[in-house]
Amino acid sequence: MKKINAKKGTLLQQKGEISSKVYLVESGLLRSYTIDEKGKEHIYMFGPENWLVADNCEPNTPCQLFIDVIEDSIINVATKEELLKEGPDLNALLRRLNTMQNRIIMLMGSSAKERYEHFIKTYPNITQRVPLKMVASYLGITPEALSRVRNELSQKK
Amino acid sequence: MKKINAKKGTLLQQKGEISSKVYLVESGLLRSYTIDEKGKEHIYMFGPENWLVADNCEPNTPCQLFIDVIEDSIINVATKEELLKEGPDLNALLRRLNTMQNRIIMLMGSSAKERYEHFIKTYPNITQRVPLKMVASYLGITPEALSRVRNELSQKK
DNA sequence: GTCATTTCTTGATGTACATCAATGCATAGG
DNA sequence: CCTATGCATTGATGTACATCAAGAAATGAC
Repeated sequence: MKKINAKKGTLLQQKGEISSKVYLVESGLLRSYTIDEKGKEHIYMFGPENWLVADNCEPNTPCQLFIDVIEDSIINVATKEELLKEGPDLNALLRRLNTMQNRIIMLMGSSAKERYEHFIKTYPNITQRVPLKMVASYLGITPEALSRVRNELSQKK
Repeated sequence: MKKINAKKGTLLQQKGEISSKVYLVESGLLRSYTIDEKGKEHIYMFGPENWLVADNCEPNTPCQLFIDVIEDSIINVATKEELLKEGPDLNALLRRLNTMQNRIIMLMGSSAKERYEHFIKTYPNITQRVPLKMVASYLGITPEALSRVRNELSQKK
């Protein structure tokens, strides 16, 4: 477990690399994302304070995710092997499964507006810290669509 | 850990219940799913032989998923507490995270056709065992859309 | 075997969101 | 200070998929 200081813009991990690194964020903000065949970015996860960011790829297979630094951050870097040895935090694992389950249910059943409303409720502070286009990418819609959704919502009040 | 025999059609768990049960499928086929406010079903997961089916809800909070039996099945039922005590299978947990990661990436980036192609590659035998509308529900599209996709694909050959 | 129910398919129409393009605003760098 | 670059907004148009409706085929109940 090594503590590092990473500047905004640093790329920590590339799609296609073989890596079993995990990043435990002490302060700052990371993001993990893919780029599909059409060149479009899809943000898989934001990693704010106390969040653990990693690619859940199989051991010794190429990663699917890029991980980079959105705000200057202090990060603890470890490997999965290390974490497994010292007995991983089961509750954290279960919480993570829960988060992902929610995300899947959300992606399958909800409109752009519903997704955005859910997002600002769940991650109110992140909305302020990243450009709107990243929120859109996380929600699986375009920045234009998100802009219009926000318009609609603010009119309503 | 209790072994039970469940008939096709049995509802094992309801949305809204408090339950920490997990179902380890020995033979047969389960499914977990939600029903959204518009009354639409969304299949979250199929549970064939050797698969573990459970709602990843927080302890003591209401479940989000229904779980029912698609084929007559033999199932081992346990609670999460039991499993945690006897030391859970970490590799299985990680594999599960990987599966869910793939699912999310898939839902965010792919067209109906791409999802279906990925599905038949990943779960070739399940395609034969469940009605098409359930596959559609798993993929997050309508049965009509899936029917048309299949048409297209078979024409191509 | 007959009837009822569910499943699948096909067509017509609707709609949410994507794409493309233009403009206005910031912010950062020299 | 001025210019370049990235970000957000707005409008016009396109498209993938949903919805609605009807008929055919398969499955199950008795």
